[in-house]
Amino acid sequence: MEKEVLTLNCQCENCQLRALFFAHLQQDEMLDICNIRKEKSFESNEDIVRRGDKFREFFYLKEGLVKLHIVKSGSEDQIITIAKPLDFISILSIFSSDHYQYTVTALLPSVVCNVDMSLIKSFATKNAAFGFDLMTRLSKSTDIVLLETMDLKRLQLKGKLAYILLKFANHIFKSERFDLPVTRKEIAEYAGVSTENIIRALAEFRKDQLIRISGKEIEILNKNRLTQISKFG
Amino acid sequence: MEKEVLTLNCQCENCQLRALFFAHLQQDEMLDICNIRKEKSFESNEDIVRRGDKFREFFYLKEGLVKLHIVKSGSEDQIITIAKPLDFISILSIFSSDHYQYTVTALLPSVVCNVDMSLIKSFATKNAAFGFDLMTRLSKSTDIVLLETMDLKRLQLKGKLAYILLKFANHIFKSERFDLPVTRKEIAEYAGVSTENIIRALAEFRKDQLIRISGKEIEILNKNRLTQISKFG
DNA sequence: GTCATAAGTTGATATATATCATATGGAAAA
DNA sequence: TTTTCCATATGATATATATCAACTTATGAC
Repeated sequence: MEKEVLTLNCQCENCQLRALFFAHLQQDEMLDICNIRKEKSFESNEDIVRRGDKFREFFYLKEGLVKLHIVKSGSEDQIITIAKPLDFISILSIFSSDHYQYTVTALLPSVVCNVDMSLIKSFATKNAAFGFDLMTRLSKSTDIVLLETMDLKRLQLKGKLAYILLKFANHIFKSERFDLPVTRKEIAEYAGVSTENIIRALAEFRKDQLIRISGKEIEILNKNRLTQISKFG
Repeated sequence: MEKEVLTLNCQCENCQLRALFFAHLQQDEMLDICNIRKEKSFESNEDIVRRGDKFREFFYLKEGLVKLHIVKSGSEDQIITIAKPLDFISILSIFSSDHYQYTVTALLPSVVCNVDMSLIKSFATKNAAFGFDLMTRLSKSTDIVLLETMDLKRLQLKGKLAYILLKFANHIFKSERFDLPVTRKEIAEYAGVSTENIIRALAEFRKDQLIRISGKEIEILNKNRLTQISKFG
């Protein structure tokens, strides 16, 4: 009977959370998680968590794409990073506070897997190997975010834009051709520049045959040159 | 006899590492650490670790002040953050890689306490409470660094400068009057602007009676106004 | 001490980027 | 359908900031 529950609730063959995280848990602990886990779907533009919300559940992005951003009244949104499953941004700052420091919003239809926070915390405080693995992943993802942020800070406008376009092509979609999951305004909020200038730079990239654009559709035509701009531009 | 070793090697009444971290360790584990720990002193401007160095030792800043920065040939230095003891930046990224991602350099004469990395890792993988505490601290300090970085990114030049001056006054020295531990160039590398403009903005702050400067000595004269600039400027 | 090098300073100018204005197309709401 | 709103787009202009040049003042090496 319990076996059946496991089969029913944890039939998530694509779930990296299962494959990677839960390597350290016992059969019965896995079962606990499988029994209480909940899946929740979000449409594009829906907030998954908001800054200031109290942590109640540990959540893991199973499918989709999200932006991690800072929303402040009186000033423009700032996008910290864009993340897909396996990037583990979902656990960023989970152990630093009782409340979310950032807002996480779906950019594409997304599926999130929730587990009661106290259960995860109790595993982490009892099972050192699990905790260590979690810490390593947490550390890696924050490191990547921080390095990316410093890169973007250093570059000029065109460099920032090239960097972001290449992130979509190389990291997120793994394709030279993709539909932008963000508006021009969001690219601007990510780069930390004005929307108009992002639009102008996109037009210039097109003029210079670096990319092809039609609406949301982007194709990278000259990746070498774009890479160069993303490093030194 | 062993008691004596403990007394000799761990008589560090000001060591937060001892008071906070090692709350979770057994007497004999503490003793292990006390026996192998080494203290090392660094002068201002000396590198404590360099990007690319292999992790061999866990280190904790016991005394002094350091900058965490990215050194790249061909482009200017970027200062990620400035940290003092208790800020725990020393453990940033320790679990994300075998190699340091950043360079850490002393800004003031500093004392660092070293413990063999494998010992800490073995504690973290065996003692869950220790690991959890470590993870919480790690998470808190990276959160603070990331929020600070996003703040600095959002602000204009004078806002950035005000933010940095207030960090020295409020967080690092806890005094309205202090000696700058950095050059104008380093302030510029921290803010991500040119040295000349930092100098000009400092001169303007002086003209507007917000600060008093003579060489490295700074006094905050109008903290309210400066705080306002650091938020909206 | 004096020499050399780096830090600090200031002004003039160039450049990158923001802002403002205005227009168009499309998507959602009435 | 019409209306409204927002994303996209482009030009003109304003502003922030970088860069270049020249100079002074500290600081450490010999």
